[in-house]
Amino acid sequence: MSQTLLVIAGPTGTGKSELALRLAQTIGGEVVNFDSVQVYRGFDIGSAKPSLQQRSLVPHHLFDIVDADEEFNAANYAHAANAIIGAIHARGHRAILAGGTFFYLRALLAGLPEMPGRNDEARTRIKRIATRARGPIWLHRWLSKIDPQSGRKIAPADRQRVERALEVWLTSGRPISSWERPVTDERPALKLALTLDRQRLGAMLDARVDAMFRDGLIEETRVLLERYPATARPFGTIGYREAVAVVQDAMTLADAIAEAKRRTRAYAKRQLTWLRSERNVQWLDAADREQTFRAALRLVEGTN
RNA sequence: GCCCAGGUAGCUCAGUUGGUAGAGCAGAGGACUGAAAAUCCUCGUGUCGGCGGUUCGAUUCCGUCCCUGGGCA
Repeated sequence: MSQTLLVIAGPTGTGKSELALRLAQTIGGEVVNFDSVQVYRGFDIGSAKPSLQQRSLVPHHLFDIVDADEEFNAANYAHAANAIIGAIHARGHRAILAGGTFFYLRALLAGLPEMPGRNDEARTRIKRIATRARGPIWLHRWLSKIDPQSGRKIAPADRQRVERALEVWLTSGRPISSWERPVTDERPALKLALTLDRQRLGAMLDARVDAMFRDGLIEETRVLLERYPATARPFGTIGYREAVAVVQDAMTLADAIAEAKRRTRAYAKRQLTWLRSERNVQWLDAADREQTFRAALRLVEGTN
């Protein structure tokens, strides 16, 4: 049985979930999600999560595995995904990874360095400084001093990376740049990337955002806000951030839709940038679902 | 018809006490070491509404015309 992972990638809205499902049905596979929002319970409409009905057709994994107020990150993802993939292979099935969070994919395929993980104590300490007037600049100077290489590489305004680098320093006493990526090669995978020309992609994404609001994104968000604090991470993602603003009366519906469209387009662009630098990617045009499926199937059968 | 306020980058606007102009957004490219749908980096010549006038020099001052809002008739 083939242990080569099958990866369905591509920018948002190109039909990854659907293709993964069809492939799984025809080759006896199981779908494994690598989308950072679809892992959250209840965040369905705004994350374009496959429906329960679709997920009942073939085993789907790593959907609905965390609550909005729980901590979950790339390392957690990689651990969970490795376990699931092991089980799928043990069953003699093919694992089909589908999603758009390429950082999670990388954590899974190439692994993360063995450095310390998240540390709330260090974060609180750093945050306290960050909120001061010249705090962020001060933090970047600090980083440059203890780790010149990272100081050069990380922009002062990139607070998330500056703070994480300092967190690693505080908890390990070693600069983050001294932790090297595992030298082991990336896990073998057949990576298929769906793509559309920009014009079509843009139009598709706009239509999809309209549909999400039409299908009840605001209502879904209102219910979720009764259960989780508005500061919970997934409320900051595309669509949900805008829906929260509408629920809180801080934004009009029309502005929210326009903003969600804007951020969706920017997101798709970032995904394409990431994919271009990814190794061994087979690009497939996603304009015609039937043709895309057949082309994908041919490639998949070629690797068995 | 009269009175105001405007007409500057694809969009929203800032600005030049007269020396041909700059932000945000959009768009393009890029980064990505436990927040990643996040966070961040790079890229800005456009008859400064038209035509005249004053001036060494006008997008900036003056005149006039056109257009868009709002008000009065």
